[in-house]
Amino acid sequence: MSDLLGRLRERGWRLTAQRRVVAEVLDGDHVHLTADEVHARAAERLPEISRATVYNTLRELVHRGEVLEVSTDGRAKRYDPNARHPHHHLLCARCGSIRDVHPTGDPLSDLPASQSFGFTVLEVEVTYRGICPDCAA
Amino acid sequence: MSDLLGRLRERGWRLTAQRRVVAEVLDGDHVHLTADEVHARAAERLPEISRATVYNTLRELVHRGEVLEVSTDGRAKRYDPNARHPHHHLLCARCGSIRDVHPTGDPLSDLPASQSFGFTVLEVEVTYRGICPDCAA
DNA sequence: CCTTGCCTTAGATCCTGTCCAATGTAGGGT
DNA sequence: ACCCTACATTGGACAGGATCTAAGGCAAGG
Repeated sequence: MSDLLGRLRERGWRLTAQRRVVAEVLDGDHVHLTADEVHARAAERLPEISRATVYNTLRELVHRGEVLEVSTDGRAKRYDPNARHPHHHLLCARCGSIRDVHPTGDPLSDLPASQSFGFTVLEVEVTYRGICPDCAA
Repeated sequence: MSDLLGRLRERGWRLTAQRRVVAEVLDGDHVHLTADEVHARAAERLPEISRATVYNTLRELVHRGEVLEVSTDGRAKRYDPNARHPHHHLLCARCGSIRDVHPTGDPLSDLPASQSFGFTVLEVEVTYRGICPDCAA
């Protein structure tokens, strides 16, 4: 994620104050924030920034493969700045918090061709679900 | 899923016309319907049935382990009547349709203890994403 | 420094899903 | 066979997340 801005500018991304702030927020603590959390942190530095812009920017970043969107069972989606290194997620079923994990094995090769049903398979996502230490207490 | 009603009655589930219809819809084609699709099909047989009841009933069935709830990236959740046999899902990134798949390998054992971060890990879900034949055409 | 086309904005709107208070009813008890 | 009562159902309001819209703003190439 570092030098995200440089990479984007090279690809003709128009650089605005709002986009810079959103990128900086994501580049900060590598936690998995919801869109509204990103908005809140961005608004600390740029109070006028609108929710719509944050949503737009996040959508852009996801499309460009710079950020990963993680759905958490009907809760707000979370955004993972660590899109450049493949990994999976461990999700707390109670509070929705997320950790990155790196399981062994390759689930993509675990899907026999006979099971593809004509789909063009693009990716696998492995989600471990459990209770985090905070919620267990 | 067959004889769902029998199993539920044994466990003291009050049997109403509405619940019977919802169970019948799920027991019909083994596709993965959204709550509103279940409601639409149920309403063909029992026109007065309300959305709230369908949601309530689905929630109950999920709690009792008779039906699996599958989140599809921010779209409406889908309900999988095939909860009794463990399996994973292949999801069309375009239209949201789902197929059941049975990959080889055991992803639960692929998570080293060092990666648990103190979580009590309860389950794994593997989601293959791709484009279904219909959407590819 | 001007122009143009992309960005941003606030607020309306949409979609899913839940909540509520009022009404209905399954099924055990008699 | 009938009555009770606890549990279900209803529809409409509501809430959260996300998208859309039309108007105005501004980056950056010329």
